[in-house]
Amino acid sequence: MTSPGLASPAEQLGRLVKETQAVLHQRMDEALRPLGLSVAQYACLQTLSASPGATGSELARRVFVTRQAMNVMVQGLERQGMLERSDVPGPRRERETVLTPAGRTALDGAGAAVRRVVDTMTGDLADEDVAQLLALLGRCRDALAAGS
Amino acid sequence: MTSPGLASPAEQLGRLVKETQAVLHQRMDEALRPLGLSVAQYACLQTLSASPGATGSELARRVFVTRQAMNVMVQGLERQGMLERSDVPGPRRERETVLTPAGRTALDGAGAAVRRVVDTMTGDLADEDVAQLLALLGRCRDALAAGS
DNA sequence: CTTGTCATGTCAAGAGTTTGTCACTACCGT
DNA sequence: ACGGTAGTGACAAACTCTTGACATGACAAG
Repeated sequence: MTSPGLASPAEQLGRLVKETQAVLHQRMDEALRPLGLSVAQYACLQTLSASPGATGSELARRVFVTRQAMNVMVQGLERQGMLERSDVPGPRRERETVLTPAGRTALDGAGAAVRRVVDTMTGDLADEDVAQLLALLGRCRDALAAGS
Repeated sequence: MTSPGLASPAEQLGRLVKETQAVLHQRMDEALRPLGLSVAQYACLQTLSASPGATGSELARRVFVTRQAMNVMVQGLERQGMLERSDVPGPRRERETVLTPAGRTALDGAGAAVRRVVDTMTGDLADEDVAQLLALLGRCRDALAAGS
């Protein structure tokens, strides 16, 4: 330790990112559980809505889980009628996945619940503050992701 | 969906927080794995360094895991000689936990590796930008945590 | 004193995820 | 053409964490 008694701003930021994500995940879980959805399932449906026809591996990358975990999650959502996978695999053995109307309905309801959570998160901030927060944190994420 | 075609800034921020934390966790894991430490173990040692004598439940709350999970983690770190727990429980059956010199050494090495990661995260930002990011994100965390 | 509540530590069972592996198919360089 | 590489889906085993439950001891209210 160079021990300035306190951690460096960068270290504080690392811890703060983790804390914020943890509390956000917890609040989202509380909001989504009554709807019968886990946070991971919501992330899957949300990503699928933004990128219709995505493959399982593509979904896995965007949700930050392994493709194996995404596979079982997709199977579960398929059993619940939330999404459908093309029965005939594509060129690379991939199966295009799309939301069903039921999945769209569930996502809409979940999206409203999630919006209430993220709005409380940014409730104390002005619009310009949120914009700057997005810009700054985005640069941090990009800097970390740049190191391949 | 009110469907502006794009998600609201608050929703973008939620996703960005998750993405940043995920990439940061991944980079920290890559940096810590060669040292024989997991990210959770590092967080445990780091928290214990900041709060010597903390109990298992207290550590669990700060690291955002259940006290059961923290218990097995502490047992593992105790087996590795990283920390010690008072043999005689306190008033509420709690066992005070402290770092051993070996744990302090391991934490110092891990801290250096983590510092390299968080420095790349904030590398593109000016000091004042980091300070503002800390302030804004801190307000978001507090707003979420306020809802008990 | 007794009762209820709370907090801690621990054990057991369950769910979810990762790691490791295999099979299949397209792409690319030789 | 051919063999290597890479990407995808799927399966099994191992690991980690959570959920649930129990016993212990302290504290406040009755």
